[in-house]
Amino acid sequence: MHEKFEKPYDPQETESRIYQMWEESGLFNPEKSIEAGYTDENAESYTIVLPPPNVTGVLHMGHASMLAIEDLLIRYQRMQGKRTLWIPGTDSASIATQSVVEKKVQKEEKKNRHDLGREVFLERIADFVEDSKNTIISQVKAMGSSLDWSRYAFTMDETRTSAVNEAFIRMYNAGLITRGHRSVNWDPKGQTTISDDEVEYKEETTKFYYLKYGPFTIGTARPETKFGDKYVVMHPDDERYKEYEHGQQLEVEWINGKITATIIKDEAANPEFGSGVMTITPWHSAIDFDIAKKHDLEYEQIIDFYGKLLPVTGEEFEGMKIGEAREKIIEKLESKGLVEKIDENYVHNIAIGDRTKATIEPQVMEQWFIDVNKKITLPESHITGIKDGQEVTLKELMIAAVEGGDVDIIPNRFNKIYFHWVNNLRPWCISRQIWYGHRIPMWYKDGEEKAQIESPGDGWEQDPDTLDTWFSSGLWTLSTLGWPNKEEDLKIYHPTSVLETGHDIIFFWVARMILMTTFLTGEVPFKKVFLHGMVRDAKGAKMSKSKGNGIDPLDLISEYGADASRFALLTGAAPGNDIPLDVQQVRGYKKFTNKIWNVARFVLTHTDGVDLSKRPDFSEDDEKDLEELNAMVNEVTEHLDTYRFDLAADRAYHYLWHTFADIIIEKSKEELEGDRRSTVQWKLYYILITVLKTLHPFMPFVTEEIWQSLDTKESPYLFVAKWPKA
RNA sequence: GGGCGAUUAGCUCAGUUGGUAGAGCAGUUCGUUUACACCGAAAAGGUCGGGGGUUCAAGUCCCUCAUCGCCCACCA
Repeated sequence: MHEKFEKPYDPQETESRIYQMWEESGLFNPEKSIEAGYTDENAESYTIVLPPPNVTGVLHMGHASMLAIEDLLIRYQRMQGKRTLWIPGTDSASIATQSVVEKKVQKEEKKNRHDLGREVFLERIADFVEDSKNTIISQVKAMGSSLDWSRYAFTMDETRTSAVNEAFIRMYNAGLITRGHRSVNWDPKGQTTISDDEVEYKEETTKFYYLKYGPFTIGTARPETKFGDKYVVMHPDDERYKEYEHGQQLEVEWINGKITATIIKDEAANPEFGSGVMTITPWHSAIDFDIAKKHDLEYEQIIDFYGKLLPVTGEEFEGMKIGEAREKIIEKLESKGLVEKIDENYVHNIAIGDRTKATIEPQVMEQWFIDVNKKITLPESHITGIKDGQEVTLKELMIAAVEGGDVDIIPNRFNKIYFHWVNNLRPWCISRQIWYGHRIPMWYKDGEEKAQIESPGDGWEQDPDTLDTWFSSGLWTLSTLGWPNKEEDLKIYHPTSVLETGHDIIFFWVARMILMTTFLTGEVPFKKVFLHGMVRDAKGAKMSKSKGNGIDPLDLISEYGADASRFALLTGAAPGNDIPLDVQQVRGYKKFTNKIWNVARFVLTHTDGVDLSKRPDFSEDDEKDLEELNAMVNEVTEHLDTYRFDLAADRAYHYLWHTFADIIIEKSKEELEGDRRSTVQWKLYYILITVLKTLHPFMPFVTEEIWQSLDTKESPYLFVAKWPKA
């Protein structure tokens, strides 16, 4: 008898040992698996790329849920005989990592990044990344993830960097990447631009001022920007102001004395709002900038990149911080009798940088953008509805990929959200003023510019900026497969089968991957997108570090085991729904792992020497038991094929406990004493094997550990065994 | 302001094409200590958020209201 079964199942003792065994087998690598004869060479491929966690981060519940789902899919498909590849990787998380290292250097060496210089600072970051990457990797392994580590990718490694450069240059040559002066989101704390999607909005109550501007009344919550307001805008059809003509000039008393204001008639002014008149600050407002562009108006910068007022505001205000200036300006305007009314409780949204939480200041800057509306020719298309050589825009490609069904988003309701986002997409600002990231492969000399990786020669200077981290992330399905070089891998594994990720990054990532990949290859990056929800605590609140309500997945694993933790996450994982996680549940599933353990113990102690190759004659009752088993396998299979992991898990759970253990095994106790002994032995053993296989993708460790104790088995490892056929 | 989701047993959730409700956990009672006390059995628990409609029949379809949550949107 196997002594280990005399004690309750101990995940602590088992899991790392089993994982090591798996890794040493090398069979997470599909080529090795083919070599060893577990996978058919011509088998259909099944690929998932792991959404790369932050290389310097630690595993959180969101990761745990993602890993549980993806490993479930991968193990299931591997057992189905597919040529299965799951690619691991980590993300450099440029801004986040840079600021962590910057703080560290500041604390330890009392220096900032400029003191060190770009090159030295980047070395510090590289060292830091190297030191900390093993933490996240070992935590990913602790979940039981059957990733092909031989293909480990890091967003900043050589292969990925060359993919980024290649993509940039191709897009530049196609005229999709252009440089221009536009209104961008400036993060004064991070000292960089950020894209529209990286801006969050927070409700804030502030004062709202009604100011006299010549004969008009204008409203503003930001008087500090009003120095530059030389244009007064009203709707062309507004009867109240029909005496004024477009372009008419009038002199008005303003903050620092008289200025000349120009009347602009534009539909952007809403007659229903306030007085129907507004002044504009093109440099510090994207909408105002659009109006200024449309009418070819002048604009100037009022606030600098640190949030202080520039000399143009006059000696009195120069150098003041926004908050202070606001008060002072209002005092001054009040003394001049130009303040009509102050609304104390004005609720509006302020823009916040999602990383730094700093208030975003729109600025006009020269940056690199991806033009999503420019027509380009797609030489070769595998996208439904787009022909080879057709002229399309990136927007059209992104719509076609989903509309034509080449990319299927689960759950379906996210299609609408996706289309809405794509249709309203503005040029994507991709340049960042931070050091850690992929440096833009653009070179300048005497007003000339060249897009290439190496310096074109003496006197050429490379663009100092780096690329938005989502630019490289957008290439992830391609770059992890070695694009543009490894043609063989790309042919076999691309497009990938499923992209499994949180619905919170559908725009950041999912959409960007579709954009990049369709342009660069004429293929979609993945056939299906499975969106999981946010992991929530027992009260339904979003888990986050700042709220302190997070459950550390590592604590869960060490207390209840990875199997139980995975199972709890999977039973709640209905597509798109948030995943509630209650520790009580995890405890319950730990009991379940022990139940499996004891079922195995019972079966193994009573079936010594059973020979599976000779199928005995069954009674009607036996046949019914096997039919029930088949029905369970069928249902689990179907649920897995339709991404209903919650139902699949539930079904398998219930079968093992309440059918196999409670009914079949209980019934067998008498039979094992009588003349039906060998028949029943065969049945028990067969059911055990089938159940182990069925449960393996959900609970890989305990099932594999039991498998290792079987005397008769079709393969040395359960994870490469064949999925049961009903 | 626009859009989307949720509302079912004390708690967390299932309920796929409409046929008068299910699971886990918690709780109650009893039993079992030779697979498993990380056990078994039984009972209990819901006018399926409110209201209206379609239908022989609605948790399931339609309308409406309410509450909660999420996403998008720079009315200055």
